Amino acid sequence: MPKVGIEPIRRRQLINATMGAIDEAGLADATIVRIARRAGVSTGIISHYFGGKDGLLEATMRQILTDLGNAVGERRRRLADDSPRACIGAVIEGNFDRTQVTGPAAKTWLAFWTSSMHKPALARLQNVNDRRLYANLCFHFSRVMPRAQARDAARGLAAMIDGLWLRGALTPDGLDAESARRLAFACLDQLLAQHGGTPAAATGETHG
Amino acid sequence: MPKVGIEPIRRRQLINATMGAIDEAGLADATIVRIARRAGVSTGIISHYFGGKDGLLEATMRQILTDLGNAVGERRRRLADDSPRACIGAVIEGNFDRTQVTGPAAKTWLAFWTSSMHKPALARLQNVNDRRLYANLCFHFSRVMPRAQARDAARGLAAMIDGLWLRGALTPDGLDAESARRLAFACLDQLLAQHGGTPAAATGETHG
DNA sequence: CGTTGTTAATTGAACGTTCAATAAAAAGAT
DNA sequence: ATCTTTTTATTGAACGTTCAATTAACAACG
Repeated sequence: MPKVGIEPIRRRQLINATMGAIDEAGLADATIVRIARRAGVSTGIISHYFGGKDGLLEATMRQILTDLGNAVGERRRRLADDSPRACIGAVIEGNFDRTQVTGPAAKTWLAFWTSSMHKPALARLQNVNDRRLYANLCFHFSRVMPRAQARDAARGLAAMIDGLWLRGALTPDGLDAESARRLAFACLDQLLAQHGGTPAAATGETHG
Repeated sequence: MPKVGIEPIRRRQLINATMGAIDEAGLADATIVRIARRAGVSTGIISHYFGGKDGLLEATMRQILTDLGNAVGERRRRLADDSPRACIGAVIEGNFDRTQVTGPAAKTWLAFWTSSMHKPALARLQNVNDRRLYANLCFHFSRVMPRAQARDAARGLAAMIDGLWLRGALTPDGLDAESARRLAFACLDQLLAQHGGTPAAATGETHG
C-alpha cells in the first residue's frame, strides 16, 4: 500500500499554492507550472488529484467560499443576543475575517468573481453562496422593517460589503479590515435606524 | 494617398469590438482573432493601429474611463443648484448612465479592474480615475461635515457604487440601473442626514 | 478629364512561444 | 510484490506578432 493520508495534504498544498500564484501573478498567469513549483511538487500531480487545471480552480473557489461560510458561522455561534443587528454584524465580521482578508484570498475571490461570468461551473458556486448571503441578510432585516425595504437593505449592505472587498483587493497593502468593518457597520446602523431603529444601533458604536 | 479619416473610425471599431468580445467570452478568451473578426477586419490591423494587443486593451480601458468622466461631467453641467447633494447625485447618475451600464461596458470595466492588479499600465489609469472620483466626493461631503467624516462618507459611497457595479456585472440581464440608482441615493441621503442633513435630503426622494 | 505615381491601409500566412494534458517510467510505502 | 504517488518528456493546440504582398484612395500632371 502507498502513503496514507497524503491526498488531503496535497490537495490543500495545491489549493494554497493556487491562491498564492493568483495573488502573485493574476489568474491569467497562474499556470500549472507556477502553481506546482510554488507547492513544491510537479505539474502532473495536478491532473492526478484534480483531474486538470479547471478542477483545481473550482476546488480553490469552493475552499474560499467554505472558509467564508465558516467564518460567518463561527461568529454567529458566539453571539450573546440574537438581535438583528448582532446577527447581521456577524455576517459583516465574518466577511472581513482574517482568513478572508489576506491578500491571496481577496485577490483570488475577485479573480473568480470575474471569471465566473463566463464559466458556468464557477457561476453556480458563486450563485449559491450569493443567494445564501442575501437570504440571510434579508431575513434579519425583515424582522425590523417591511419586506420590501428589507430587500433593499439587504441588497445595499451586500453591495457595500462587496464594494469594500473590491477596493481592498486592489489596494497594494491589502484590505484595511478595521476600516472596512467600521464603514460596513455604519451602513448597517443607518439602514436599521431608517426604519424604527433599535437602541443598539445608537449606542453600539464600538463593536470590536 | 489612401483613405483619409479612417484611423479614428478603425480605432473606435476595434475598441467596441474589444468590449463586445470581453462581454461575450471574457478577457481571457478575448483573442485578437475574435476581436478582429468581430470588427470585420484582419488581425494585423490591431498591431498597425495599437502596436499590439496590450495597446488595444489599454486604449479600450481609457475609452471606458473617458466615457464615465464625460457622463459625470455632463450631469454636473446641467445642475440647477450646486448643493452637495446635487453634485454628488450627479456623480451617482453619471456612474449609472446608459452608456456605462450596458453589458459590454460593465463587464469590461470589471475585467480591467481585476487585470489592473497585475498590469502597471492599467493600474495607473485605474488609479488616477479612482483618485479623481474620491477627491470629488470628499470635497462635496466636506462642505457639510468634518473632514474625517467626509473621508469616510466618500469611501463608503464609492464602495457602494462599485459594489452595485460589481453585482450588476454578474447579473445575466445586466445591471438594473434604476434600482442601483435608488440604493445609491438612499445611501447618500443617509450619509448626509447623519451630519446635519440638508432639507433636500429629506424631501428629495424623487430624483429622476 | 483621364492617366499615373505615391502611399497608407489591409490582408493572411508563417513563425516562435507557451500552455495544459497525457503517458510512460521511476520512486516509495506497505 | 503491488499499488499509489510522483516525475519527466512529449504532444498538439492556440496564442500574439511579424512581414511581404495586395488593394485602393488620392494628388499631380498632362
